[in-house]
Amino acid sequence: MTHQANVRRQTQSMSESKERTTPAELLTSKGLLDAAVVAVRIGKEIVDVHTLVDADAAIEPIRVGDPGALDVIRHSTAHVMADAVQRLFPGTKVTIGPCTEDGFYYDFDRPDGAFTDADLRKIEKVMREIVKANSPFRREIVSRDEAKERFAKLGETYKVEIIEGIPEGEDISLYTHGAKGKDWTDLCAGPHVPSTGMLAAVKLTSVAGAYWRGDERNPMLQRIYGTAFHTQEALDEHLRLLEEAKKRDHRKLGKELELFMFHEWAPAMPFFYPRGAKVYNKMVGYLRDLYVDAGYEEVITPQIYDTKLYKTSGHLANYRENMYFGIPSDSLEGILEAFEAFVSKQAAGGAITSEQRKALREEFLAREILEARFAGAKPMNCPGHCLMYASRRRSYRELPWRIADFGRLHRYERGGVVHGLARVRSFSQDDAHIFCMPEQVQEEITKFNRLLYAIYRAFDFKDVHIKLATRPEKRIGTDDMWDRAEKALEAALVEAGLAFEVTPGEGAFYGPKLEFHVRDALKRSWQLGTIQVDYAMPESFELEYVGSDGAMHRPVMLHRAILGSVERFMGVYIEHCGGAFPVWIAPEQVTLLTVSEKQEAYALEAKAYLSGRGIRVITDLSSDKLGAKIRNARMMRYPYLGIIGDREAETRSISPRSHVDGELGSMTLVSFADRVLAEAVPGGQGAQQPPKTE
RNA sequence: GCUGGCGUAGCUCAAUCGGUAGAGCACCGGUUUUGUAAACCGGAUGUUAGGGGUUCAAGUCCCCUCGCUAGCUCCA
Repeated sequence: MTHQANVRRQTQSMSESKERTTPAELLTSKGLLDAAVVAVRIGKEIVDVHTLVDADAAIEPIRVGDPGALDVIRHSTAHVMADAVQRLFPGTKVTIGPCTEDGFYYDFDRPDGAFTDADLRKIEKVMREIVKANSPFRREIVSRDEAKERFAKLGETYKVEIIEGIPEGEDISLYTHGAKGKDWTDLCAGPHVPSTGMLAAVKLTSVAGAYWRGDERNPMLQRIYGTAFHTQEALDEHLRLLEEAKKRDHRKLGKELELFMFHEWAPAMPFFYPRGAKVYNKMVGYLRDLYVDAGYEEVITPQIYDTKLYKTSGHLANYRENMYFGIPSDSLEGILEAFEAFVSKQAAGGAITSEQRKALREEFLAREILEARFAGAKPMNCPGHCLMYASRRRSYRELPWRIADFGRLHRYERGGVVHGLARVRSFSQDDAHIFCMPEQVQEEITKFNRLLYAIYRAFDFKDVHIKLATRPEKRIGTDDMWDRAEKALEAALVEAGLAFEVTPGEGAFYGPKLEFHVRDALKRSWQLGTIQVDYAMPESFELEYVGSDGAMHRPVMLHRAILGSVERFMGVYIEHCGGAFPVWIAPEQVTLLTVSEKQEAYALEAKAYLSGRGIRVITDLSSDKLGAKIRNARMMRYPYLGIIGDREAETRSISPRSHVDGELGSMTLVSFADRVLAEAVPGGQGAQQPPKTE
């Protein structure tokens, strides 16, 4: 989402001496101004036709349908919506209203609370009237004081706050549309379309709460989301895509295809049905195969640890809110007794208020229990792996030591953030930790990148976007460590010639990371893989190795995952392929459908043959008619259906129907099996095995 | 966690003003033996998420809890 601030942009840096005019006049003089011009481009900047610019500026008209035009249209639509809202709901204050990747929103402070869907329809109606009036957007530059005074008079306290935040020296521009007396003005950097009549296709989509300035300590505002396009057809197409996304929703497909379920007695913790478990295990199995050549060794580690572990690793200080703590049943009573003793000691016999008691409880939890008697379910594998590393003396000869772990992790996620398989409380990662010498870091990152791209290709994800997340405020380790770690990640990317974006402050508490985001078939972006350079945890666990010089050295630890959470990856992948898994990963590769019960014996024979060739095959021998069997099988999205009637039984053949290509005609069982097996490799038909990484 | 919305049969959804909880699919039994997206007949299916309240009467109105959901915040 591109949250474009609608204020605070300096219009143009230009010399005072030059003659100034508006793009509208410039275009008119060239005969280029027509009804389709929304704004103009000057260099990299987009300005509207009313903004004063240098008279000799090189301007390029942006017409309806050109790239960049939509943002202008949507932002203008947001103004019209805010106008409509204030007409319908007096007393509502405006805040900000930027455009987003596929629409716009505007946040309001409404004394009466949230808007309803019926309100949205009303607002749309008034918006259409404003559009119909086709009144021009007018721009004016005002002084800081005048702007403040005008908005203060209207009671628009948020706008006043925004003006106060605009740096000195920047223009403060206001935009007004509507007829005199019924006009509506907003503080805004623009640009805007010349006239409201250009806002042809508008739809308000949803309402939601949103905090002022995105801070949960601030008041909750009412946000209205909408979208706008230059034609009704484009809007309809957009709404169609949203419908398509709904159809592919992995939560819906998970239920329909019997892949997984949830139950309120284990909220946000998925149950995988046999079909889902097959897909899941195929994914993990594929990674295990690649690990052999990539030099990883799999380990199995405990689920629950003494809190001493998390104290050492820093999780207790930095990750406690996201952890589950269990109490061994033997300790239950003892803990309660200890708490009572603690309270009476602190209160020294006197009565205490419930406030004080609450504070004591917090202190008790933090100081006594967490360190001594609670057991924590692991939220990450890394601390356990450190214990394994430290279990004996290590030599530089065994580095890099790459240990993979598919162990289940538990993280307590706040109620509002869990979402299908994409955000759960119980999951596994394709997690591995690489313990290596500092001079091996860059090469390990490079190898990891190669492995990652090969795996994404196998799953048909082609569009990968890399982010380099740097040190957050809450962190462990020295600045020097962070400098080195951030540099190593960057160097590996530069060396590989991979483009990336830096996201400051987004790193993990123990190290900076690369995040790998992919786009799915519906153009949505998901974070999957990550690699993190960590100098801190080896320090905390005092990890060492004997170098070739005979002295002790500290290893570096790389945390890395390619699919990320296997659960989330499966959710993303389900939506990517629309539930129609390719042959290599489908729970069942072939379903044999008999035309009548007469072919049952041959169908079972064919099944045995295909099964013997290593194909996952099931049958539908029910008394349904063929049409019904096909319909059911299509809905289950099996890659291949094998029709078996009298003709096939007589010639010992099969009539396959591919999910992708439809009917294939009749062929022998042997050539059908050959075809299926040829396709049953990661990456699909004709795909090469991913290149080896070593 | 916060702000909205939602929760009725395994699934998708009805139920007018507060007045007997219903349909299709799936399921079960039977008939049918079928050639590329739904054969026919019959049957069973509910603590209307849970708890409390208002009322002669609650799926429907009110309160609480749980879950789901769109966002916000978070995402190590």
